[in-house]
Formats: sequence, C-alpha cells, structure tokens
Amino acid sequence: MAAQTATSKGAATRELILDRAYAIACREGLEGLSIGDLAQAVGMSKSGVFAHFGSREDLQLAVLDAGGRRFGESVLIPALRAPRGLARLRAIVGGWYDWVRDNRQGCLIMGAVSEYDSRPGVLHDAVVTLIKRWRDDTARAVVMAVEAGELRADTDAKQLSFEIFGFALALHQDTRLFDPKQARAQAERAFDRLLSANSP
Amino acid sequence: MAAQTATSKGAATRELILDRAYAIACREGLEGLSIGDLAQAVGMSKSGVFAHFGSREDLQLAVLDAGGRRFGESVLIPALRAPRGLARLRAIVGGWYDWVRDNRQGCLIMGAVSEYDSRPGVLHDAVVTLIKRWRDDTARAVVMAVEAGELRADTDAKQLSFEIFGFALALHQDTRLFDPKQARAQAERAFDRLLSANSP
DNA sequence: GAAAAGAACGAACGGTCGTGCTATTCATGA
DNA sequence: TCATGAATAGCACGACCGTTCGTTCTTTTC
Repeated sequence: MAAQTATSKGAATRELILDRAYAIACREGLEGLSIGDLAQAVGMSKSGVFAHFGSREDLQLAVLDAGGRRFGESVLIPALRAPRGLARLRAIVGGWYDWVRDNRQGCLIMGAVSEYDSRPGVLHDAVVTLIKRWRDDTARAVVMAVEAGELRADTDAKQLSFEIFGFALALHQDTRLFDPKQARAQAERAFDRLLSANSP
Repeated sequence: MAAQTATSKGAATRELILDRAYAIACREGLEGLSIGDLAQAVGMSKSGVFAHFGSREDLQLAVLDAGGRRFGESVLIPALRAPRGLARLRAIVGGWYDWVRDNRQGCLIMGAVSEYDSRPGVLHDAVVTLIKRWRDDTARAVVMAVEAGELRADTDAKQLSFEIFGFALALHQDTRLFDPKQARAQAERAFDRLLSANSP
C-alpha cells in the first residue's frame, strides 16, 4: 500500500515524477495537480505513478517538500556564502527577489500557502513548518546583522522579518498582476528604506 | 443561453445564490466552488442554479464581483467618512486589518489573486482590475495626506501603497499560519513606522 | 540460474464535474 | 382568470477524478 521504491531505478523514477509534478504544481497549484495529468507528463500509467506515493496527499506532501528544498538551495544556501551580517541579509532578500522574478509562472510555496492556510490537515501543517523555518532563517540573519553592529541594537528581528516578508509578498503579487520591473524596483526601495530606518 | 432573471423573484434567488456562493468561495476558493455543492447549499437543483449564470465562469465572475463589492462596502466606504488626509488613510488601513481579522476562514479576493494571478483569462483580468482599483484608492488617500501636509511633500504615493499592501499581505498570511494577535500587532507597528518615516 | 521483490501496466470502480435538453411548476401582466 | 414566459426540476451526457485490483515485466538477492 505504501510507497516503497527500494530499487535504484524506482528511486530515479520517483525523482523524475517529482520533477514533473513540481513543474505542474507551480502552474496549477498542489490542488490542481492530478495524477492523470502527471502520469501523462512523465509518460507512465496513472497506476504506475500512483504506486510511488500511495495516495494523492502523500504525493502533494512530497512535491511540497521538493519545492521547499529547491527554494532553500536556490536562495538560502547561496546566501550562506555571504559573510554574516548585513551582507548575508541582503543576499537572502536579493535571492528571494530573484526567485520571484525567475518563477513568474507560479511559485509552488506561495501557492500552497494560500491553498492550505485555512484548511486543516497535514498539508496545512507542512506549509506552516516550511514558512516558519524560512521566517526564522530570515530573523536569524537580522540578529547577526545586529550583532555585527550593522543594524541598531534595539532592532526587533521578528518585526523586521515580518516587514521583509510583506515586501516579498507584495513583490510576488505585483510581479504577476502588474509590471514586474516596477514591482522589483519598489521592493528594492522598500527594503533599502527599511534598512536605513534601522541603521545604527 | 445567458443568465436573465427578469422576474423580481428571479433576482432575489440570484442574490441568495451569490450569497451562499460567496461563503463557499471564501473557504474553498473560486476554483473550489462547484455548482453541485452550491445547489445543495441553497436547496436547489444543479440545473436550477446553473440557469442563473449560464456558465461556471460567469458564476465565478459574479461571485468575484460580489466579493469586491463587499470589501468596498466594508472597508472603503466607511473610511470615506473620515476626513481627507492621514485620518482617512488610517481608516483605510485599519478597516483592511479588521477585514483580515473578521475573514479568518478565508478571503475571497486574496484567494482569487493567487488562483488567477498567472492564469490568463477573464478571471485574471477581473482580479487585476479589482486589485488595481484598490491600490489606486489607497494611493489617492496617500496623496490627500500629502496635500494636507500630514505627510512629507516628496512622499511617493505609489511606493507607500506598495509597502502598505505588503504589510496587509503579511498580516493576511500570518493571521492564518501563525498567531493572529501577534500578526495584527506587527502589522500595526509596521504601518506606524511607515507613517513616521514619512511624516513631515 | 532460481527465487523473491519491486515496478509498471491496463482495466475497472464509484464519484463528481460542468453542461445540455426537455418537462413542469410558478409568477406575473393583461 | 388566463395566457405567457420565466424559473426550476429532472435526466442524461461525456470527461475526469482518486483509487483498487490482478497481472506482467524487470530488477535485485541469494
């Protein structure tokens, strides 16, 4: 009944399926991801795909997890190469803004947030965990900038993270609804103003 | 084939349907709104409900329109009773924050944004129009506050609106994923800091 | 090379979906 | 009061949904 994939081939196929599923779910959302479409996208039968996950919900969880991993590898990991402090915080936000630019056809995570933000279940919990971790990562970068003396000592890291998230959300929305270039410029400026308002 | 409702009873029924449809779509999204569920909610047959709109897409458009009207009547109209300037801007943002608090089980408009932000079609266009109007309304209130001398003369109204939207989006997200009280406090503080940063 | 395990297929199930078509009920204006 | 047309119901359709099952082919293990 459960997904097994003990074989190396099985694991490879599973990765392929997840890859295609991620692409579909970016556009259609995790709720819009159907096993039939997915099977067609990977050139397999419905039941063949299904057997790798055991249920649609487990598939959605796996795709969400894959999405979180991609985001981390694309935004957080590169930013960790920047030195602690303001440089790293700027790298995080800049990487995030780039991510929004490069995923204009849809962001799996943001989609999942609005799909499951008020619908109880394992997917809601997974989304909460994912966003909370990202928020904490951001707040930690703020704290480091404070400790480095690059932000005012009385800076409220959680408050700053809240506002940074707000700008990223507005960027996300404006990029899709209005002009991406202008949205990016406004988000950059908002973040700069935020930093200078908290500069020591 | 189009929806007609020439009779007064027909119009009344249509309003009832839209009322229930709005409630459902708040929770499930416009994509999650099915005619079968809706018919059951109003105690009618599927075809009876269907005849009022002619197509599912027209139903969704009508529900979105009703949602926009509700938001306007609940947030914008009351705020217009406040005197032009900072008072009105505060009323707009406060009303918006209250709206987020009072629609915790789901906001139709925010849901529609993420459902149709990158899917071309009439619903995408309707969402863009809706959000653009609301953004313009907000920017206009900012301009009035500038003209009243309550904000710095060099204030960029569009930039300020972008940031205000960001805070509202972050509030929306945090209200559902984390602690509503704390989210509200952070959004209030973010807005206050924004105003004082632009105070003359 | 035999035996066990895994991977994938194809068909089918019970549901639900949106949408037509055809009656039938009902409200309304003359 | 009656004729007219709107409002609603009923039924059927084709398509798709997630899921289950039995079977077959392939990979791994001994």
